[in-house]
Amino acid sequence: MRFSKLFIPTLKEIPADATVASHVLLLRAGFLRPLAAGIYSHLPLFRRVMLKIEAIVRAEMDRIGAQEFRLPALHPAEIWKETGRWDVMGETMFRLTDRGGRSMGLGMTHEEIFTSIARGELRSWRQLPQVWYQIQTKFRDEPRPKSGVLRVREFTMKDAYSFDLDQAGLDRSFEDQRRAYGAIFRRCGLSFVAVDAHSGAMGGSASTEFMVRTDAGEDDVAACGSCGYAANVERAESRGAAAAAEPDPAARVLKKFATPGVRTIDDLAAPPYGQPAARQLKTLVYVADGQPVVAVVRGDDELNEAKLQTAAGAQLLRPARPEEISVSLGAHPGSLGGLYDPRRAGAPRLLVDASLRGLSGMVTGANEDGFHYAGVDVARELAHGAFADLRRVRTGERCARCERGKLDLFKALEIGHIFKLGTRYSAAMGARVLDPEGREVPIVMGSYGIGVERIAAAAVELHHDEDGIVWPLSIAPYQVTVVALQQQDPAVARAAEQLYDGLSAAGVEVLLDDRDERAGVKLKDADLIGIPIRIAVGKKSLAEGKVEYKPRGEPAAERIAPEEVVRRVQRALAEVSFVDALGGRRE
RNA sequence: CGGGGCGUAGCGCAGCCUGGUAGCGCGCCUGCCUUGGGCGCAGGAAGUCGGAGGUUCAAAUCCUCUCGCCCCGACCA
Repeated sequence: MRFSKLFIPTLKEIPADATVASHVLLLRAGFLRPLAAGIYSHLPLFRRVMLKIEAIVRAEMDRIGAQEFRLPALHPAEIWKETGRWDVMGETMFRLTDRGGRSMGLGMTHEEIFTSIARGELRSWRQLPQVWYQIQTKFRDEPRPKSGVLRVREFTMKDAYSFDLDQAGLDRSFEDQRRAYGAIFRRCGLSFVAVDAHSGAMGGSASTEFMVRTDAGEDDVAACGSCGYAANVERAESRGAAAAAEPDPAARVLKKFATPGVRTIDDLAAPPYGQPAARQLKTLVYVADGQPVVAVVRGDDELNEAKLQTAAGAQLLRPARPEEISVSLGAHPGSLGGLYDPRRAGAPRLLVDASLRGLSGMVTGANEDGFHYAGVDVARELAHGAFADLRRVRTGERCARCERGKLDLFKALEIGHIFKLGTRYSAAMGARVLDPEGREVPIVMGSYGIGVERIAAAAVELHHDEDGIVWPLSIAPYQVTVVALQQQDPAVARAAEQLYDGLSAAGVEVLLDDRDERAGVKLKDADLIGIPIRIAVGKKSLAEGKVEYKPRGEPAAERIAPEEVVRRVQRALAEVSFVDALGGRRE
């Protein structure tokens, strides 16, 4: 294609409200334009990148026998009510009403829709397994769209669903997807980590997230440098910090004391109280599926809400409102504690962080405003509670899975997530088949998602420099750009045209910069847009019968004969095809 | 949802505090010049100052409301 005829609106200045690299560069280089908060138009260059990524996704899905569908984005409320997710999804789901007054929602994922097809058509174990997928626009009314294309309200997702007769079949389907995901991300030029993840509102048992390490990400990952254990901090486990030293026996005597005005852990740690945070019990009240739950962690630990949700077995979890806290515990935040009579009508369930097991001499609120207890023995006073892992791990803590490893925490961007759903959706929606013994059993399902725009954005986050984007060859909008440095010079223009024709004839995706612009402008744009291979044609090198070959990421150009260009380019492309054929592995 | 910031020409910004003819840079158009890293010179087009209401002789500027965008937070009791 000729640059002079394309719509590539590059920006010299940095857009004011872009903060992360991928956002800045995709706007500046003419790939994206915003329409509203978290809603972007894909310009021609971005469209090409998206199609490249989708092609890789399709190839790898097809390779494991998955079949492509195209399902509606507009869903009747009824089908979401069948699984209860019409309510669970809350405000995150875009909702509307049709002219007949029927409630509808815009699809944020497609478990219900695929399951409805499965229940209508799948009857026998002989039809299983089935693996179905689509690449569709998803809508999510995020509370806070941000970071350009990283967290948006309308985006493209590859979502796949597996339907198996039993758990063993699901295990195989899950493994197929795990391998396919690795191949997809490697082929897209992304280094990633697969981590244990929290299943959240999707439900189900095992789940693995595919994460790209970048500060632009919104998740925190804990990884062990020794054994390879990696988990989203939402569910990462550690051996924790060492338990606080055993206090003297006198401190085991329960004693109530006045703490007027004390509101926080810090207040109590400061004079005149001087109770170190590590000796305090932090008490938090939540509402889990409508029921109050009290969670207790050590004063210097943070509660991990995802872990609490899991421990409480809740679909929906939120912090309790102030008035709910007063009703549950009889006091206001600042004086809350786990010491209450569990037999009292309406007494909330108590969950205690497992790291507190056996500790005594602790300090906690007395559930009476302005009073705390000292000398709290967890085994004695919190006996009515259940222990569970509730605390957020911290960097440097010992790995829970191996002997000498330490956990490293870092920011990461989620680009894919695979779940073992089990029978949650099939049971709720009546998707059953007859097994070989003639019994009717619910289909065992898995669900597997990839964020397509996020792959593109992650590639930019990982591969850019101060001049612009450095696209991986596999997903670049064009593979090669031929830049005519002096378009007015007939010899230069002719040489550039010949290279363009030669490369095009060889099947290379090439962008010819034939604009009547100064060399500086063209070279700046070429760097900004990030085409992997640049062939510069100019008077100087042409005088020696040469043109300049320069991979985008390399510092220097190489002068080669024009006749060499096609061969050089093909050699670079062949390397990528070779790697692609191996599922992204360089072997 | 809580907090903060910002809406002035296509883009980036100044002007607002202290009311009085709407400005700068980039981009765009024309001409000359230049031609290997976002040239130079000259001329030009382009803005209901996000919207509504109010105060005032007079509002981009002050007041009220509203819409939009960005950032931080949304366990830390």
